[in-house]
This record gives sequence, structure tokens and C-alpha cells, in this order.
Amino acid sequence: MAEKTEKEIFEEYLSRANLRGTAQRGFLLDLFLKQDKHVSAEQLYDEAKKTDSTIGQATVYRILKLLVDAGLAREVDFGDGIMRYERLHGLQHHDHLICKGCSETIEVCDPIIEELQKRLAEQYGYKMLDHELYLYGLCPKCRGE
Amino acid sequence: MAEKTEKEIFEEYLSRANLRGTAQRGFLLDLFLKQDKHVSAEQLYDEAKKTDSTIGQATVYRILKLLVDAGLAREVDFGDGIMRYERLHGLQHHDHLICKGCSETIEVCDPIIEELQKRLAEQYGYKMLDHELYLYGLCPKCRGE
DNA sequence: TTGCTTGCAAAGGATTTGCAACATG
DNA sequence: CATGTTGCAAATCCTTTGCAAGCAA
Repeated sequence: MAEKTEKEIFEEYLSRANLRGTAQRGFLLDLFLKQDKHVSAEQLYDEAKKTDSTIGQATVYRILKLLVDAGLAREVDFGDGIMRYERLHGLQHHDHLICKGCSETIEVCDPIIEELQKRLAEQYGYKMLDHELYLYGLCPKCRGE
Repeated sequence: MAEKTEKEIFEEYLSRANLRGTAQRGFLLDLFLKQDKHVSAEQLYDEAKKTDSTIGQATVYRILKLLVDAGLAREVDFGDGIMRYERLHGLQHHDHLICKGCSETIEVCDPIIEELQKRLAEQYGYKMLDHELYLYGLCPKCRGE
């Protein structure tokens, strides 16, 4: 059996939550999936306006929240006051390595670190549900300058 | 030779940066050091008003920034839109384990994880300067409920 | 005296919300 | 058709900034 598509997941989520399918929801899901990097609500809004100039930003904010609830997106917070969203479904978990010089961001992953985090939480009796790891540094380019 | 006190560090920082010592700066430093948990600007402001009802919140925001610059405080961001500040000087680095049920926060530390993070960054040619790790889970109490 | 600091209030920027018109199931 | 949804604008929240008066060096 093939894996569910994002569209199927989203529709299933909507109907289970007694929410409705609308043109905006379908359109913004597609547009969101086309982004290959994390996007802010404003970036997605600007992108969306190119196709549908009547869309409202509140709609973009609201639908991004739905995507998070549906398990299709996750919020990433680089601490600059802007919430960004990235695809979650079908991609492996990763953390972020951020250059303090040029803001270039790389997705990284280390299964050993993940495992150690889980154990660390358990040492305190916690059941770990989630984590966020941000590594800040200087990329090769900015190191040299 | 005894280690420098926070007050000394702050005064040194101020004079090196051509800034002035003021009653508010001394008072807020003392008050900040008395907190045993991270505080938000607003919490510190409320606390400060008990002693000095004329202090302004802008002053609190400004002085917290100074403490960060002086290396005496660090910002922690739990993702709820409120920036919190905690003591940095003289205390070992730590990360945060946050209960999603009751918001109880524990400071944790694992030197092995820290080392692996540094190596992970180096694999990508980055020089790691800093990191943030937040572990979200359920504390023993909330696990049971 | 010079110019950094303060407190106040207003401005700022990201996100949320109230509401009337609209569209879905 | 009952209710969820949208777009707009206004409102919110935390934080920053402009400014005139106040103070440190």
C-alpha cells in the first residue's frame, strides 16, 4: 500500500476535526509543499498573492496553524521574532545549524545526540516528547573573513 | 586571587564601553541576581516596582540587554513569545527540560551531548559558537495523570 | 558642561481576533 | 441552511524608540 499523500492527510485531518475543505486550504498546502526551505507566514503570503491576489494574511496564518495540527508542518524559531514553518511529513527529523555571520542555515541530524537527549530526560523522570536544537556558529565562508 | 563579583564585572564592562553607573543599573543588577529562576522583563519590572515605584519598563528592558552584553545574563526563549533572562556568570552551562503539562522547567546538562554538537558543526565546516537545546516532555507528575 | 540615562508615551512588528459577507457539506 | 471560513481592519502582545528632563563624569 502506497504511503498517504500530504493532501490525503490534510483532508483526513480536516474531516476528522469537522473542518471544511476550501480552495484556499488546498492552494496553500500545495504552495507550502513547493517551498524547499522553511518559510515565514509573510513569505508564504507574498508567494500566495502572486497567484491569488485576494488572499488575506490572516488566512495564511490560520492555515499554517492547521498544517502544524495536521502533522504536516513544524514551527522553527530562530529567535529573531519571526516564526518559520517547514515540511514535516515524510522527511526525517533534523536540527538546524545557523551561521551567525550570513544566516545561512543547514539541516543536520545526529541519531546519537537524539538518543542521548532521550536518556537525559529519562534521568529526571521525564518522558521526552519533542526537542529543539539550534547550533549557532560561523560557516566556512564567514570563518575566513 | 578571588573571582570577580558580578558587580565588579558590570562596572568594568560599563566603563570600558563608556557607559555610566547609575542607581537603576546597580539596583536592577542586584535584583536580577536575587532571582533563582529565569525572569522575563515584565517579571523583573514588577519586582522592581515594589522597591522603586518610579522605575520605567523601558529601563528594565535596556538594562537586561546590558547584562547580556556584559556576559552576566543570557536570553532563553521557550517559544511562547516572551524572552526570559537567566544568570550566566559563575554558573555552568545548562539546557532546559520543560514539561508540556505543567511548564515546570529543570536545568540539565550533558557534557557528551555538548561535545557531539561541536563535532557535528565541525563536520559541516562550521565553528560552533553557541547552541540552544530545549527538551520538551512530561514530568513524572504529569505522566501519571 | 557634555552627553549618557531615564521615564513616559508613542511607535513598531509579528500575530490574532471580531465581524459581516461568503461558501461548504 | 446551519456553520465553518474568509478578508479586512482593528486589536493585541512584547519590545523598541523618540524625546525632554535629569544626572554622572
